[in-house]
Amino acid sequence: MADAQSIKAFRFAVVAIDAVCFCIIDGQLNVLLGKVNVKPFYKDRWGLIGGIVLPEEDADQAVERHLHDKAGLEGVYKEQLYTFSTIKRDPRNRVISVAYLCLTPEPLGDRAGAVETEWRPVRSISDLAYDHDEILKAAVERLQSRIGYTNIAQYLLPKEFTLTDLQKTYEIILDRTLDKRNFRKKVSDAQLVRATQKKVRAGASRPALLYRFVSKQPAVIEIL
Amino acid sequence: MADAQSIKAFRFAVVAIDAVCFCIIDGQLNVLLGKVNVKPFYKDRWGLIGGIVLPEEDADQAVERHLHDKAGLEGVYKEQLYTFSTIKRDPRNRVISVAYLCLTPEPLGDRAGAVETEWRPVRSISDLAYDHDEILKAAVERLQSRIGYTNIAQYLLPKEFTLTDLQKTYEIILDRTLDKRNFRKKVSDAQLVRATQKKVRAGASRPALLYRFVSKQPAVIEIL
DNA sequence: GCAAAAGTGTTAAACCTACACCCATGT
DNA sequence: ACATGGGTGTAGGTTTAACACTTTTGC
Repeated sequence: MADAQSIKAFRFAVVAIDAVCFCIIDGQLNVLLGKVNVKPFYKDRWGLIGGIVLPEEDADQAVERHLHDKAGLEGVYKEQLYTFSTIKRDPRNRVISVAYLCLTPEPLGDRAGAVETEWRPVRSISDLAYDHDEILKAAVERLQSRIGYTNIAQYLLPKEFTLTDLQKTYEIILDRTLDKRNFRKKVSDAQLVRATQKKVRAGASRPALLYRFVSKQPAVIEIL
Repeated sequence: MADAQSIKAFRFAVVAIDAVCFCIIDGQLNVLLGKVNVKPFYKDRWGLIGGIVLPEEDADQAVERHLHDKAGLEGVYKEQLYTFSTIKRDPRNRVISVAYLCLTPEPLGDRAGAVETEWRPVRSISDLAYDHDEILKAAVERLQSRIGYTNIAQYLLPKEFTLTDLQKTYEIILDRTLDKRNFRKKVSDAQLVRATQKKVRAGASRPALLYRFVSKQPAVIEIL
């Protein structure tokens, strides 16, 4: 480590965060985007929600603040994804960005924030600003991987949900269909969820039992 | 993102890297440590090898440079582990550190560098400087996890090795014994390695075939 | 009574685990 | 000939994947 006197020379970079915030809307995996207007470089492009880390906060707190201020989102699940540090990733300044994978059950607050935001289906997205296509790809892969051995699907669902809802969540994220009986067996064996007493009627069909996740904390459990 | 004029106020942090560099020595998982002397805070403590990221390099390159300059190590395998950003993790300055998991087959160069370094068995280590105990713990867990579904064990072994060498590597990292026949079956099914024509004699016993990894690139393959 | 989604078991194949002996060499 | 580590197969249990019908409700 360098001397205190010379340390200023090493403060050449801005540290930022970028949040890849997912939500399932109308049976599709959506991601929250914000308008990017950076004069000579990006005109009216879309990009991830992100921003600078401040002296009085760590990266996790910066994610919460930016999601709140820019998109009106609060209390989302978040986990660190990867840190992107290539030199020219921001054409104006050296910006090192800690990317986060975020999940929310409801696309709330997308107009309460300070930035023009929009939820967009992941599979329709390309040409994001900066290196955000790459960050998004990494986030999708991470989500697909982690849903198989953790209980993070809960952060995409309401507190109570049917097993069909849960299965659809898995199918949307993994982009393939799953067998209903095998899925229920695995979920049951893993003790991922427990049934409530409540049932929900949806149109002209047999009511479904509502379930809740057993653990509210992120946990590692073999599921699929 | 902020205006170019105000950007300097956001350059309050130093971005650094910390390398958790593993090597198997005498049947034990060892990690490379360096002496830390930071006047009022750390007297003669051990810590991970690390240092500042410079304007003309990204984090990966910074890892290579610091391992080379401080410990004389070159060409090690590295993968990003996690970014540590808590405010007081360095008592002197705000330092945000991108931690890396590094692997090397040989404990070379530990005296060619600019810092006093030492390879130390992981299970004997505690009380490292900064938050390096936490970083080391995360690295061990990541290594244990990744060795089960990738081919990264190759970066801890010489180019040619016996299946017994390979199995010992797994056992040391996982800290448990494995069944010889089952291990060989899995390694063979996964097409992780291929036999050479060479055999190696080691004392008074049957010579063992030498193997090489099939792919030199990091790859995801189910193994254990 | 019919349309719509919920819920439930079985079977065959694949996989995993535990386990013991013969082989090739050096001394 | 014996000590040393190298190399190999099988059987039982477990897990996975594929598969179809009955139940409960609204209309």
